[in-house]
Amino acid sequence: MAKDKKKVEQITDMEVDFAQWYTDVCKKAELIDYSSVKGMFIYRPYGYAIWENIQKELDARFKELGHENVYLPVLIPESLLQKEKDHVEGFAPECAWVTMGGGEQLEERMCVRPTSETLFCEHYKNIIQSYRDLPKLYNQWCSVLRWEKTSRPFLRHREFLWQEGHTMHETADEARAETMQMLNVYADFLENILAMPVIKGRKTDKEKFNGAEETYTVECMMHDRKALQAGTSHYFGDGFARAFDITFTGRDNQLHHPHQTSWGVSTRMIGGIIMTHGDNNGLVLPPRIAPIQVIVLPIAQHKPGVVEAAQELIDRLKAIGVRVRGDFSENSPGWKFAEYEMKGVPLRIEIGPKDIEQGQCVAARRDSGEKITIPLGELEARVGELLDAVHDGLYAKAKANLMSNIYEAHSLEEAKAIQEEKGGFIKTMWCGDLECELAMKDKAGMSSRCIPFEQEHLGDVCPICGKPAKTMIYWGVAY
RNA sequence: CGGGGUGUAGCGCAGUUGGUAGCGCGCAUGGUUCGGGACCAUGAGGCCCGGGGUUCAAGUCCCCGCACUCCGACCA
Repeated sequence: MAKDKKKVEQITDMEVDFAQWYTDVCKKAELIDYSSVKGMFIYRPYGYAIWENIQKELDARFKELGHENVYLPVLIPESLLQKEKDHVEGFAPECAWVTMGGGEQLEERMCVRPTSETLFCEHYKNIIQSYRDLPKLYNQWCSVLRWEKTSRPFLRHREFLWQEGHTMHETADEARAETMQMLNVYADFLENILAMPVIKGRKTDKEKFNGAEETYTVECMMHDRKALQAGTSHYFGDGFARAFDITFTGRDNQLHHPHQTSWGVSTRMIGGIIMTHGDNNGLVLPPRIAPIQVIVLPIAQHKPGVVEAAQELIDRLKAIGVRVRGDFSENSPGWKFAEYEMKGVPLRIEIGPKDIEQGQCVAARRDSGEKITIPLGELEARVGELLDAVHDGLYAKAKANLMSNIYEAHSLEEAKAIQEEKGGFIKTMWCGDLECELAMKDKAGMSSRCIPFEQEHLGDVCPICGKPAKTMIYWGVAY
């Protein structure tokens, strides 16, 4: 049966086993391989290329806003990590320690960085003296290490790649503005480049970053209706600055503590892309970060003129900056169709003897499967349009998945029932107490995702304890 | 850290009452093919996860490890 033949057999259907589907896609699309160390993965060229494109896009946005890249050490002395109490409490359980060097025991053990706030603070203490030295807008691209108990490709590594922005500001207002600005950069990037719609909001005290005053988040919804935090932005106030004794002389000739932010996204985003856009034929990549945007496949390539015609398409698309590749291997066309679908290439262009006769080629969209005949003269314009159309199509589909899986509940029991039946985000009112948050986790298996910026009034009382409600909050099962 | 599952060729797996290993895919070479994972022929490829037992004999039975994986717990 044609429908069955179309399936990529190596990939488990997501309806059958979502976790297995996810792992299959990671492996069969050649994004990643397992290494001999648990939780540490090999990024294969195709997977790493996605990260490089993410980096390129984000890095340009960061720099446009005045941020500069730096690189700090991978090791943190224990005494330095200890300086901020909440911070060390949060990270100590998942630190890996270096205790030996050159065959000798170190006098002080050192932590492989799980995040770099402490190192940035140590450095900022040295270089900030005056308000004229502010703001400091630094960013670092690096890997960090957290000794997670369980791991999954992209979603939870012991070592993962990320960027961490760390900024210092003269005033609290300026730091708060930076926190929000960077959250918006992430939201804009996710929606316009990765075609992933987001819910923006604030984390509860329980869920916020260790040592932060406020943590903001962009939350996405995956195909299995679980939540993925795709990026965070923190406002630190002057807590770290006080702990690390960072001061500057202000315009009033008095000593002040600067106000700080940090913000980050990681390779976890790639997991988000897979689980937002992927389907049972494999990966589906948003065109704006796809390492290969267009794959050109010759049909009956031994026939005269086919290879040349295909090569001409490649050259013309390359000339307008499209990331295009051809596959002239001896594999059958059917094999190639399946292969590039599995790898999520947004647009396929076929050209064979029949097309050449008629002065056309055939494009196939990865998101919808739709086939479009393109007159050769209109190639450049039509490919550009189609790539945008794939982006829009992916975004619309993801947005529909998000919006149709947000439910309203007015009691813990109702929230639990909805979670069990449907999943997704469940919005309720909330009194703001930790006890109610813990009860939701304990009884309904959900954590708070965020207090969304776009608030609605669903009632006057907290559905968990019955006390007056302060805010509307989203709950969900998260990765 | 608790519970389940799996470790045999690069990948996916089979291997009966114990008798020294096989299939499919992939790979290599040659040929025929080419609009949805083509076909024929020939060939290469093995520390059966590791360590102990039992036995004339262990991929297979018994202990003890280790790794991966899924579900929890934990966790930006």
